[in-house]
Amino acid sequence: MDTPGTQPTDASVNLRQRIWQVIAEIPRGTVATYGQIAELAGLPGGARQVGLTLSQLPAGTKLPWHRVINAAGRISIADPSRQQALLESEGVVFQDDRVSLKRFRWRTG
DNA sequence: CCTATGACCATAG
DNA sequence: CCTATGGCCATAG
Repeated sequence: MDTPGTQPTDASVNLRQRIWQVIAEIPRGTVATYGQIAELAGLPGGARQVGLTLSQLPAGTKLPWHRVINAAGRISIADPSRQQALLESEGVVFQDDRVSLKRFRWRTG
């Protein structure tokens, strides 16, 4: 059976998977904010958690992690060049290193 | 168990 | 436009 304490709690695993799941559904050519992902994953106010999860994403992941940017419409990682290129290849337009959330934000509701 | 950390966010100056 | 501050949440050490 399971060995509680020596493994991540079900809740934490579910949360990470939740976050992955939500990100996987971001439509091509759109972007979502960390806060938006957190909320959709059932963790309002957990924007930083999304960032942490993404920072620990396995290399070669199939997840469209590049579609997640901050609430200012800017890229949060140290070297934004690759992420920006990926987004631009999908038709997302940058202006002054910034995306117009007004135009490209993923609309769910 | 407790503290520090982080791919955040909103507000204020 | 910028930096600074306080709040937020779970995880890492």
